[in-house]
Amino acid sequence: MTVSVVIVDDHDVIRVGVRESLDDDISVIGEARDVESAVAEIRAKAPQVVILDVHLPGGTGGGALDVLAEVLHRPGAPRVLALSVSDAAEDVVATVRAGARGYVTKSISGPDLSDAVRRVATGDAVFSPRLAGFVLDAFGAAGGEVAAADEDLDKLTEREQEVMRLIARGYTYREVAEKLFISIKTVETHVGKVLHKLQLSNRHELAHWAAQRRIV
Amino acid sequence: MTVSVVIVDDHDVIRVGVRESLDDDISVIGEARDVESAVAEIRAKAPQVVILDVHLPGGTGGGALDVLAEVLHRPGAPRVLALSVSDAAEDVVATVRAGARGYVTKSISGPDLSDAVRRVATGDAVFSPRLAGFVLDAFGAAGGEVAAADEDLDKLTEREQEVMRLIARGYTYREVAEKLFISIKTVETHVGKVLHKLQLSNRHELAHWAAQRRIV
DNA sequence: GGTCGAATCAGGGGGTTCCCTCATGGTGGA
DNA sequence: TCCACCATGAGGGAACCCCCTGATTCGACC
Repeated sequence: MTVSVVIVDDHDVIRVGVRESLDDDISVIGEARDVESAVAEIRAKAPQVVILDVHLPGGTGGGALDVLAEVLHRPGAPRVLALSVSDAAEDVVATVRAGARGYVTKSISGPDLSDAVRRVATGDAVFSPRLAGFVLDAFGAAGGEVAAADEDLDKLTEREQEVMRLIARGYTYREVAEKLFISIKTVETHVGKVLHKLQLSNRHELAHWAAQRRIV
Repeated sequence: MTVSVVIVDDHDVIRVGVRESLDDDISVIGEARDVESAVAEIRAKAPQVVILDVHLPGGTGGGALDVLAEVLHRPGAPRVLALSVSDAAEDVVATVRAGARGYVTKSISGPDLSDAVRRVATGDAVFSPRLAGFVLDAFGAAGGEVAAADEDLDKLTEREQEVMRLIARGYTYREVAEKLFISIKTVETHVGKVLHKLQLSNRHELAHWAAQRRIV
């Protein structure tokens, strides 16, 4: 049985590499290099599997996550295999949360990639060995740090996130206040709430927290 | 005129992508996926150009730099075109310092990559537009931020470096003082000297400075 | 229509950070 | 020997950070 796929990656070189690496029983019926054309291409071609670059630029939610949001929540949705240079826990968990059925890094070999596509097409979940741990941690009983990453961020209101980002970049309260056209006291209030919600004790820990999650 | 190249990248997919993206007048005469086989392959095949992944794992100097060190300093050395997902200034400058004649990111198109290979083969230096600035900064008259990295660190005495590391990690003056068994005032003095010597204005910039140089 | 959360702002207090000057003792080179 | 540099430390001040209480406005929700 031939599996139909659409490849989404902004790098020409990598799209070519993936296309040429796939076995003959996998048919590439479309390609896209940005969020908009990916969504259009996937809807038009209705592939069984989408091979999706996690670090796709553009969109409002980080690229790949936008594509997943647009494409998955409708009947006949394809299975999505995420492809990434990164094996950072945050990326993996965020992508899987968004609905990806597999996550492999670009260090995968051609035959293994073809195998992963076939297995995702039949409904399996496919993860590189060292990534499986992250996923299990994130969805396991204990939850773990990684799983809490997105939920922690969700606890913050939009304004709090905005302030948090600036503080994490090292701006003083005064500078944040000037940037956002609010008073210093308001900035203090927001920062206080952020620190409390994230259970951090000062702005340095906040900067570290944000850096780990690639928020800054 | 046909240009001979060796492709060095630990990712199968990317090697395939590069190979398939290159024009017919560029002949891939060898490939390698780690430092040792890259050095051996380049010496054996003597290509005109080596396409080298900057983030090659293994070796003692960061992978790609080891390959450059081994290969360049002998007669008949090939021209090296660095290929990277990263456009971070540190990576670019370190690679160029080590002798690469070009640096392009993986977002390059197939035709542009072929063109870059041909130009490097003829002796040109090839840099993506936004990378050229880094290189010029680093080698220009003023020296530039990047080039000054190690020299800046050398300006600090051992004690100052010790204090600087702890401050960059977010310890308060009090905590640093307790850790080093000195008074807070001494810590203040050291920090003040560090900030002055590095021409930084506060501990946040110091943390950022240290993080960029992977000191912390 | 009352309640609740989000966003805004104020006052005040205690600790921290950064800068300035100044001082002492040790070490190592000219 | 003397000077330069380093490590140590003190005093004081201005600004900044963090926390506390308390307040108003506005929109959403039941």
